[in-house]
Amino acid sequence: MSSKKSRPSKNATIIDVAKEAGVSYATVSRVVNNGDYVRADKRERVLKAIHKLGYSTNHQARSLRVGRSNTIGLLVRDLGTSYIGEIARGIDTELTEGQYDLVLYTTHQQKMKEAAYVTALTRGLADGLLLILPRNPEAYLESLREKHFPYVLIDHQGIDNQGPAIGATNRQGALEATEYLLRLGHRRIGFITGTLNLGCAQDRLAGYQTALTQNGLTVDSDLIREGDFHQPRGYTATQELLALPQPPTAIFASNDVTAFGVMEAVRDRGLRIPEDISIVGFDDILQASNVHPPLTTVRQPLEQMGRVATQMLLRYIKDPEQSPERVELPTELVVRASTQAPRDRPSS
Amino acid sequence: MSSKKSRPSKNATIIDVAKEAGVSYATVSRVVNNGDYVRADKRERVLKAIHKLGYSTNHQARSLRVGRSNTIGLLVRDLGTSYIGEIARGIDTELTEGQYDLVLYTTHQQKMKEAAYVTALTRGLADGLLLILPRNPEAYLESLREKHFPYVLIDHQGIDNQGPAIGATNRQGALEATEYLLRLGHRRIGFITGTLNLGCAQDRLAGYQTALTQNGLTVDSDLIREGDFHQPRGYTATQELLALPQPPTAIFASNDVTAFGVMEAVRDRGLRIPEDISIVGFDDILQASNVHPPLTTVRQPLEQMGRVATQMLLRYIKDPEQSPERVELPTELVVRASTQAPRDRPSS
DNA sequence: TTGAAAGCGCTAACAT
DNA sequence: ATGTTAGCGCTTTCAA
Repeated sequence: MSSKKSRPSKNATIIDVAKEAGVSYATVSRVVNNGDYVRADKRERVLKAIHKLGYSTNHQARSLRVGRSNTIGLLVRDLGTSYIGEIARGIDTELTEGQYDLVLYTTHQQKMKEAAYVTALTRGLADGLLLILPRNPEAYLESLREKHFPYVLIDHQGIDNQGPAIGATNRQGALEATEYLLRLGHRRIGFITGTLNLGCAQDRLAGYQTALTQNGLTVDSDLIREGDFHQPRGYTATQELLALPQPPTAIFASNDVTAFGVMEAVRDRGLRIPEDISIVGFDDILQASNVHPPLTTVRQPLEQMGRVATQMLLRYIKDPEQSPERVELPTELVVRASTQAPRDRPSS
Repeated sequence: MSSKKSRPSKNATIIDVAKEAGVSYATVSRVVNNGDYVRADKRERVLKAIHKLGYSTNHQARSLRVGRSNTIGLLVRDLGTSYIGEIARGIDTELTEGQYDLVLYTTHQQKMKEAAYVTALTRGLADGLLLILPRNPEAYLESLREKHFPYVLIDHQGIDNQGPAIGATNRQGALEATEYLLRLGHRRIGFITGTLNLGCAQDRLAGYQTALTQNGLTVDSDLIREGDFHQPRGYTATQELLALPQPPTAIFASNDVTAFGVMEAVRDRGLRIPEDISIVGFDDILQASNVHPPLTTVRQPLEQMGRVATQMLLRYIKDPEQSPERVELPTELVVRASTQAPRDRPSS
């Protein structure tokens, strides 16, 4: 069974295959690639040799030679929640048929690395770039544009007003969710923002504020807390809100993960959801329907965003001069069990 | 501002830099790399030229030349839960200091692609490979070993008994959790397995069974349902269990995600957790403490597994002949609020 | 239909 | 301290 001990096996190259098959190595290349203009019997021999030697293409060499890598790069912060996962699934689906491989780079703690990755990727490692909520895009976006390197920003409105981008109707989504709470009878609605240097976070805040003012309410800045899209801050921000002289009867968090922190804090305070306080999230990640009570939230079509972004990117790769599109996919309010009318319902 | 329209900018190469700086391109290479043996003024000129031209190394070419890529590959199924995220964080942390970049490949739907990725990665794309719960490792594990290509399997006992691997004490963990339920007074404990061709799933099942028999109970196969580590199956398996003539008073799921499905089904049946039925999971992913009630579970040290796997891998890369280690990190029972003594407590 | 050969961008051994 | 050069594995003209 395992008697093939022979060589410590340097990887077989196209040359080894050529020797084994008794042809020139250009012929091997032809077989490996399009297979044009190779006589059947030679092809046969080559294929046999390939199999015997366990040959497979060295992608580096090929990329170096042809100037393309057939790879698209996906740059993300981290993999903490299913948020990325759902977008990635969309990308992957869209790429399944095609010739492109997906490679994912995480930045995690290392902010500096992001720019380095991007440069590396543009220099042969990838043919196109998908960026989800990058950390410091200023560092390289300009250069991507200058180089006409194909890229698409995902869920990233506001940072870059020129490049191709896909997002969702954050403002509208937040507005609708807030109006829904208002219709239920809530008048004091707490709001926890996302990372405010992100356009999507700003838009959600704007939607919240607009809904209030359009309904004749004043925006009470005490009810607005700056968050960071992470659960712990959802927790502490909620503690702050609940400690107010006039605490809110509903809390709207700028993403689901933050909302989970809100739920935790509300419970730890001995309050019930939604009887004592209503909670709304944003994103509709998988867990949103699995927490208890299931979370009312604004659905972002994450998977679809991934798909559309990929389609756009593939177009740009084909034609880098194509002018940049900016797409906004519609959000949708998903009402679940974390919201209801407030107890002490004021005159509705 | 954007007047630099000049060239449609082919990427500058080391040669362009050399010309610009008026030195040979070997000198540029020296500057870019270790910087040895270059006179200060020349280095200065080179650096200036590099900056001016926006030069940066072409990794492909370098890798091709030196035979290393300074990249380690991480192969995963998908990014659905934070399970991968936590492991990845550990890997990333461990890699932060070092010279290695992390590249992640997802298999998602495409089982066939997995083997292809692995071959590609071993042929220059990566210097080492981390595999988390691969789909069909049989297809390539043998060849990895033959080639002495450095790799480490993560959370993957039983599939490969020869290669380096890191996992957790699945059997022991499941045993302890089951005994905990027994101590609470549960006698009919349902068990939902993981994907049974995975060693870790088998081990957890074995732990459950051992706990029962060691405590003088017989294993009732009606109470054991085959699962797949996914939430929907947790839901349906629970429906089956609850429909039994003598339904269980506790359900032990082989991972947290499955347990979430269990919770859902239990609730939809109108039962309360833990008053009517106790639930235990496995993994302790982030969400486990965020669902309601917080899930009692067996903690796997995921992040640490990532870290240790990386340390091992780096050692193998340094010395590929080093004999394979197989590490088992300890699990730990985390008691939260999803478990309590059964109502109709039998003679304890 | 096939082979010979150039060259992608880079590093490193060798020469100076 | 610096330059010259071979060659990593491959694709793709160009000739035959």
